[in-house]
Amino acid sequence: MPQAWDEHCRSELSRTGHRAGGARDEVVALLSRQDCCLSAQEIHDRLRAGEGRAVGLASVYRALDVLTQLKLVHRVDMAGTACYEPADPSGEHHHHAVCERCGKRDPFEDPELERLIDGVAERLGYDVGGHDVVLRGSCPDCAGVR
Amino acid sequence: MPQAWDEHCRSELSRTGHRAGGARDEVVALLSRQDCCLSAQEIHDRLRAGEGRAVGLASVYRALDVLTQLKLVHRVDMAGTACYEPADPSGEHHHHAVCERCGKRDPFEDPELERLIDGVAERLGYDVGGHDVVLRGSCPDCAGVR
DNA sequence: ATACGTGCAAAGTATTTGCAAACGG
DNA sequence: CCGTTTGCAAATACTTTGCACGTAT
Repeated sequence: MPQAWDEHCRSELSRTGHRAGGARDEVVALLSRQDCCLSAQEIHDRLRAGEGRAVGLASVYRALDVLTQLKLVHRVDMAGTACYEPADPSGEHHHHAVCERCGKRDPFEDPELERLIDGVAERLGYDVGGHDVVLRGSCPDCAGVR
Repeated sequence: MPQAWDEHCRSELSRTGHRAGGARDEVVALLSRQDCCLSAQEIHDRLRAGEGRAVGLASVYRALDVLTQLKLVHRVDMAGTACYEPADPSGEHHHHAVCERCGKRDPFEDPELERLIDGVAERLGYDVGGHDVVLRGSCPDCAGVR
């Protein structure tokens, strides 16, 4: 039920005293339909292209900022651009493989990986709020080509 | 023997037809003395501050670019800025925990983590050239404060 | 000599901020 | 009404590029 997220999102927003009905909602709506992460520019472009109402790029950034602070979306830094995706309230999450040739991004998950990372965090004495794992290389399609 | 890296670096550079004696060497020298990653700006500042000869910022970027392509240094993307560090020729490498409060970066390593990630890469069918793991949170010092 | 390397300044991206107008509660 | 949110444009941060000059080979 990926439908749950935008619900959760809106209720958290109103609970924390944010208003509804504007650019931010468009961003939430678009993200909730997404399976993997999008950059601010991509969000802006898609909204403008018809998947919702056109919204100023600055507002996209502002919305993402608020959502990130509330831990409703998760920010991933990749090669000069930040990408954002819904953060599952249950704590479930995935990581990314990025094709350096065609730019494709594929999500993956691995429970054991999560477990290990938690162990590392504890070992370091860090109070870890989140973590990212990024694999860089060639996707199956591009690996064949070269 | 962390001293080995800059040797390796210089020999690789000359082997691939690059000249010695300029800004790039200063960057290599500085990096070889480093235990964890530095941003281009940090490298530039430190060289200017006396840890070596002052070098143009653009040259730092160009040097890092060449070194990255030769896989002599490893680039890590964190919150809007790229950081670079020596890449151990043996393939050994570490990852990073970043304190979101004070900006401190701590390296860590975990062989089992590496093993797991290799497994994931294979499962995805990706030809993975590299990967990063970043833990975000509060370091032991900052975690106490707040 | 002759490429390659370097420094500086200008050009590019990615992201943030200032401000007046629009709007929800 | 009033404070939040928005859009635009200007500002900022980081990185890349163009060009004239220097220098290792």
